[in-house]
Amino acid sequence: MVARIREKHDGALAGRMDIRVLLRLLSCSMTIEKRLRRRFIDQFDTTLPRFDVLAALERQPEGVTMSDLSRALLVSNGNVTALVRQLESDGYVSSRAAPDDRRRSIVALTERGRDHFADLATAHHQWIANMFAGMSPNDLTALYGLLATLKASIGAEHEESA
Amino acid sequence: MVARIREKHDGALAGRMDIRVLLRLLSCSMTIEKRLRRRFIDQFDTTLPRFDVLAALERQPEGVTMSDLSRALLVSNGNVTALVRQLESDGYVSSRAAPDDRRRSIVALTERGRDHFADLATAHHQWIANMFAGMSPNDLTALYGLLATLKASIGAEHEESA
DNA sequence: ACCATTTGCTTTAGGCCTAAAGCAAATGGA
DNA sequence: TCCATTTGCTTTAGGCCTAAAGCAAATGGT
Repeated sequence: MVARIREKHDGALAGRMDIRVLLRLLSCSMTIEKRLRRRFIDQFDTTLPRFDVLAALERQPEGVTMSDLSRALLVSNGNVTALVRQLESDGYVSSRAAPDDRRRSIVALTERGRDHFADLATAHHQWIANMFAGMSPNDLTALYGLLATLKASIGAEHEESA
Repeated sequence: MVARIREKHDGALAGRMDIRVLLRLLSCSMTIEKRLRRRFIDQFDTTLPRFDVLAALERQPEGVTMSDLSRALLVSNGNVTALVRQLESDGYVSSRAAPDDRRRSIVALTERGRDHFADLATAHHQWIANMFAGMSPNDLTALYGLLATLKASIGAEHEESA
């Protein structure tokens, strides 16, 4: 009913453009994430969050603290604890107390973890490449730029509420 | 190490563009979702998934089946059961057996549910508008189009694996 | 009419996630 | 030195989500 009235007013642009963009954005993210999640389980018996932890560690061969990890992954501190424990018991990750501050844990990939991650990353890269195969380099660059604009816009909204 | 080598090869385009776009896409989605989630809890003591159910029902005044809902929301069937039960016990949603097929539940908003949703939707619209305030109409249109391209690309990848 | 199959939903086990409370180590002012 | 505060991490309670098993109603071939 409401939708029908709106159509008469804005024609093809029925519905608010910002919400339409948001719904499409979330739909793309969800679909990609679900697909990656399923393939990680089916083909490697692991999960996307575990992969994310390994990927974050691979970028920091020196090791990082739990807090660093939770900031990098945008997940809560308690959550990181559980993920690292799992990876540790699988032998993919090592965890030692920082020499200067015994509260801090320095987490790093083990040799075995690096090998494991290399396998996962190869498949992951291939899956992404396939999912983005329909986008030209120009499309990718343009999308990258617009997402930067959006990210800035979102950030600005956060600031102004202070 | 690997990253440093790659930089020498592709310069500013270091790293694969598809992955960079993906990371930025996921980052935007995550940030928006987290913020909406938090505001729904803080200001209305409800959750984003519950809002999503109400929104889906609002679009179908005649009511829909559980399976319709789970398809529309891209979540599993069992999950919808729990969400609808909650909303039902809050009096926002009614559920009756379909006259022609007693397995099927027809779920619809109650009067109270419509009122409640109207409040939520007003706030939701405002939040979205603020988060997208930094994007021009041209930006929105361009982003909308590129996301359509991406969605199609993702869909095509799914087909070819058959 | 019978019954195997399919379809719609619910239940269960288990993983991810958060907020908030709790614990231990570090810090810094009195 | 003492101790209140801060900081880093873990634990707990609880919500979302899925896959898979289970149950009941509908369907269709015989």
